[in-house]
Amino acid sequence: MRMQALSKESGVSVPTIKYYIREGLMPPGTPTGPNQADYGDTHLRRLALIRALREVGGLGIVTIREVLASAGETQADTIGAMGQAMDALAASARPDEAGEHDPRVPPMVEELRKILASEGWVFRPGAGALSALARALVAGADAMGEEPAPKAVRLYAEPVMEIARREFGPRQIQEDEARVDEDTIAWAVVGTILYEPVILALRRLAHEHEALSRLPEHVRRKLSQ
Amino acid sequence: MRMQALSKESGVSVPTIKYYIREGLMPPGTPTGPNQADYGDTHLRRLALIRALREVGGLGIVTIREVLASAGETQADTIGAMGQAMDALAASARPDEAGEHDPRVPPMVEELRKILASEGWVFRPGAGALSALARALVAGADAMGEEPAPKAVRLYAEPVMEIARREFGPRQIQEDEARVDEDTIAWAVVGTILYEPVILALRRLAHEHEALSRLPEHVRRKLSQ
DNA sequence: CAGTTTGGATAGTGACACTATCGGATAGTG
DNA sequence: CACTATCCGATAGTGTCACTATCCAAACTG
Repeated sequence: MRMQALSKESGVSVPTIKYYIREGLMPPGTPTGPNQADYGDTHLRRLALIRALREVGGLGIVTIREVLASAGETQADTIGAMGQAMDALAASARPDEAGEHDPRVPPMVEELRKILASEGWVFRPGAGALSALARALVAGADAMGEEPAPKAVRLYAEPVMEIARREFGPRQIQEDEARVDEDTIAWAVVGTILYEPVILALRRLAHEHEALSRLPEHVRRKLSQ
Repeated sequence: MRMQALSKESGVSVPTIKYYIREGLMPPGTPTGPNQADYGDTHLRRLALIRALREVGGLGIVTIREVLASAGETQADTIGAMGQAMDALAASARPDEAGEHDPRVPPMVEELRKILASEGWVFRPGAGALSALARALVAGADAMGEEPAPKAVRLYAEPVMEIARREFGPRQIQEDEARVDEDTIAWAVVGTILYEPVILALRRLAHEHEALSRLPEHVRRKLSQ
C-alpha cells in the first residue's frame, strides 16, 4: 500500500499522514526506493488509534506521542504497561489548571491515598491519576475561592467504583497476558477515554432529573412542555 | 475601583480584562469621563467566574459568552434558566467529535430518551445533554469502528444517578426560587463542571483497582512496590 | 516515453487566547 | 498649576497548535 491508498483507506489526508510521521506518531513506511515507501495494516491501525485519541479523547499531538511511547516500551506485564500509558495521559490533562508544582498538591495526594485506602481501593503508589485527582480538587477549590475538600471524594468513591466494576465485568486477567502488542495497550487507553463524555453527559442529565424532581408537580409539568 | 485595581484584585492582567470586555464577556465599567471608567464588585465576581469556566471547565471564550448569555436571559424560573445555560454548554462540547448533523444522531436521541425514561429519569425533552450523550456514543463507536450501542448507557445510568443524588443531597428547591442573579446560575454551571475532572480521575483509579484485583496475589505484590 | 504520482523537506494557514503598543485625556502630587 | 503617572479604548502583534500547501527530483503507469 502506498501513501495515497493509506490516505483513502483511513480517511486521513496525505499531508496529515506525513505530519504524523514527521511528529513521530507513526513509523515511516518501509522504503522500496530512494523516494518510495510501502505501508501496511500496522499503519492503518495506528492511524485509527491516533484519530480516536485526538477526536474522542481530545488529546494533543504531544500527549498522544507520550501515550504511544509509554505503550510501546517493553514491559514485563500488561498492567504495568497500561498503568504507564495512563500515567502519560494523566500527566498532561488540563495543563493550566492547578500548577504542576503547587505546594498543596503533595499533601493532598497523601490524604487522598489514605481516604481511598480506607475505602478498600488498591492502586500503584505512584498512580498518575492520583495526582491528577489532587490537582483537580485544588484547582476546583481555587476557582470557587474555597479550601480544597479531600473528603468530597468519599461522596464519589462508591458509585465510581461501581461504574468501574460494571465496565470490567466478571472478566479475569491471566497472569501470562504479558508482552501484548503496544497498540492493544493504547487501545485500552482509548477504551477508558471513550466513555468519559458519555458519563459526563449522563451526569448532567441526572442533575436535571434531581433538580426537577425536587420541584412541586405543577411546576415540573409546565417545564416538561 | 479602576482597571489596575481590578487587575490586582482579580489576578487577571489589564490587557486580558480589556480583551474580555471587548469580547462581550463582561460589561464595560461605568464611565466617569471621556476616557475613565469605574469597576465594582460585579466585575470582580464576573472575572472569577470567567476564569473558573476557562481554567477548570476548559471552555473557550465563545462558549463562555454563550453560557453567560443564557444565564443572563430573563427566565421565569431557576431551573429553566439553568437548563438553558447547561444547553449552551452541551452544544459546544468537543466540536469536531461527531458531526452536529450526523444522520445517526436524531434516532439515537429518541432511543436514549426511551431507555432513560424506562429507568425513571425525568428531564426536559429538549435537554442539550441528551443530544450530547447521543453524539458521544456515535463518535465513540466511530472511533472503535463499531456500531453505536445505546444500551451501554444502562450500564452507567444507575451509578451516575447515585452520584447526582449524593451531590444534591436532601435539599429541597422552593417553587419561588425564581429570578435569581445571572451569576448564581452561571456558578451552578461551574459547580457541575468543577467535579468532572475529579470523577474522571477517580474512574481511572478505579479501573486500576479493578485490573489489579483481577491479578494473582504475587503479581499484584510485585507491582505495588 | 509522456504524464502522473511518490516521499520528504520547507513554508504557510487559520483559529485561538491573549499581549503589546499607541495616542490623547485625566488624575494625583509637589 | 505644572508635570508625571496612569487611564481608557483601539489596533496590531505574538505564540501555540494542528494541520495544509508547495516544491523537487525520482519513480511508477499506461
